[in-house]
Amino acid sequence: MRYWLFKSEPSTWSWEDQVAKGAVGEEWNGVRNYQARNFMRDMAVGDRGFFYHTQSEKAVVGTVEVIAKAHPDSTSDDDRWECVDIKALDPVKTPVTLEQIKADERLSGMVLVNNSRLSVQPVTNVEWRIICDLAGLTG
DNA sequence: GCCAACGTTGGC
DNA sequence: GCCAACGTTGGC
Repeated sequence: MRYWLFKSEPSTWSWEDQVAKGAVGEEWNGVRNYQARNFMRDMAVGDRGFFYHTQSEKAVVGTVEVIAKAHPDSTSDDDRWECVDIKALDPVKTPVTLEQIKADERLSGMVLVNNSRLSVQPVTNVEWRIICDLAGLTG
């Protein structure tokens, strides 16, 4: 199983919106960036990810599971764009902020820190473990 | 609200 | 195939 991170503007699609979708989940549509799309193509059903809020919050707020592999994005007529479906897994006990992540030298290699504009990104097993600990999750 | 960083587009 | 212009993202 691999780990990922999904960024979303809470004013557009929030963790609460994701939770409201329940086990049915929702497609992670709207991505129009090749790198992000390619990561979604690499995802397998059962992979897990962090759900990250941008804008004012800037924190990991929950975990999600990939429930459908990459398929055409229903919000685009252009068949270049694909997306996976994800469902909410667990809310964090404590949000892990970007500030915390930047301050933790163990996390200095994270894509979140080094390429702030990439909206779908891989997370290493070690990074997953550390952030789960900070978030109060068993992981 | 600003702006740096980055990705994409299109003219050549 | 290069690169200038432009648009977007997201932290501050």
